[in-house]
Amino acid sequence: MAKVSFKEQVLRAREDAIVASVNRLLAEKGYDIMTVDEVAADVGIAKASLYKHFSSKEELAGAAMVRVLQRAQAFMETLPADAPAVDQLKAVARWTMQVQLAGEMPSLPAQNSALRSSLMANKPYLDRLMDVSDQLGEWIVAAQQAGDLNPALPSEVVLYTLFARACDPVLGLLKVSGQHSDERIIEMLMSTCFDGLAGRTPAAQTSSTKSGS
Amino acid sequence: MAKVSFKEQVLRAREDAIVASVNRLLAEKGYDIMTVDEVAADVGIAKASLYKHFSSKEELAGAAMVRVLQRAQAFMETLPADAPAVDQLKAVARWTMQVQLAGEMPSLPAQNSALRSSLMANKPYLDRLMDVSDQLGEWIVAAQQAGDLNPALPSEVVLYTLFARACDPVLGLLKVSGQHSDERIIEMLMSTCFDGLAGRTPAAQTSSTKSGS
DNA sequence: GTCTATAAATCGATAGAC
DNA sequence: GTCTATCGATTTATAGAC
Repeated sequence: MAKVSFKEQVLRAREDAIVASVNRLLAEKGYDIMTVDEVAADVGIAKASLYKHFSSKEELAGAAMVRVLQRAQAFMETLPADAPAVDQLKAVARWTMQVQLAGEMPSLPAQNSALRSSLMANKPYLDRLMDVSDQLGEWIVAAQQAGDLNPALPSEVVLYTLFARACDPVLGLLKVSGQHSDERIIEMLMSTCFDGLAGRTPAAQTSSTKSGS
Repeated sequence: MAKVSFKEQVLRAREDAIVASVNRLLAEKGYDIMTVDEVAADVGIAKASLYKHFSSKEELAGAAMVRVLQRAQAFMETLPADAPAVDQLKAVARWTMQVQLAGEMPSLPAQNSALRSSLMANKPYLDRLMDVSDQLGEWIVAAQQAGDLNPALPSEVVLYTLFARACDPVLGLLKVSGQHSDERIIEMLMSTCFDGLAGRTPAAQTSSTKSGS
């Protein structure tokens, strides 16, 4: 059994607080606008102290991404293993939208090459990304074989689309418009995601059940 | 009749060149990473000269957005006025994806508040955005009445979704993967956009028609 | 209007005392 | 490990000569 000293627990807790702040600021402002001074002020420590825990701004972003992937993994483990694959995918999609509406989905720019290469060298991040992608990939293939997802789409395309919906700007636009409840926003975007703008539900089979919530 | 001096024509041409450069750099790197020095170097003039034409970086971005909205308007005017509304919408969606794959779709961060307030004070931009939105809005309502778009979706939701697909990161991800031609990428994303990941085409169940095409 | 040169401000990262 | 203070680099924007 690993012994964990009290000091180490405190250190852990502080780093958790740092990563939680980074996560929130990334969701609120995005990577390029977020400053390290801001993070330090939000946590309530000096910037130099921050750099004792994380050696660069890019590492802070990586830690926040690892955190959200961990949360996704934890959520996926709560799903009943015997449910139809398409329901697992819908549950994950709904969860990512809830996280985003709660202001807790960190968003990184798609084009910052320095940040991207840093992430591509971040093994904890890559490992978890692979795990999540593999699990989703299995569900995608199974759902296609069951006829619940369009089998003409490469699974890669479905995977990328689900990731993209996790940070879809439409969510934020609809939220600030203030005309719909969070629940309605999510149901509408679930509809456009799985049934498209044309929106014919394949009425015969899954008239889709809302699967609780 | 407005007289246009030769000097004015040259000035116009230079400003066009500037905005074209900004447009390309915004598509390639995004607003935050793009620097004014880069723009000046790309155009081939000194930075101070650039500021004689546009008084800030934000104005440069606004001019690029006006340019792409003008291109969209020009494209929409080439569409046959008597075609079904859903076909007009699909044509516009396909066009935006082509522009993005060509590396000519400027992308602004969704969260840079300084930039956003600058755009909200940019009348030429707002005017053109309204014009494009109004035309799309008409088509959306018509397509919903014709039963070609899900009438349960507020037209606002459809409009936002179409705008979001114009800068969907999935396009770029699939392009760099290099596994599909540009045409196939666009057809797949058109499918996920209008028919969803489930992908049942409406043809089977509605008694009607596909309305030509 | 175009240039060179520089001001003014911001931000990531570090030094060094405690 | 935490702090204050500061460096060094980058970037937006402008001065002033031509």
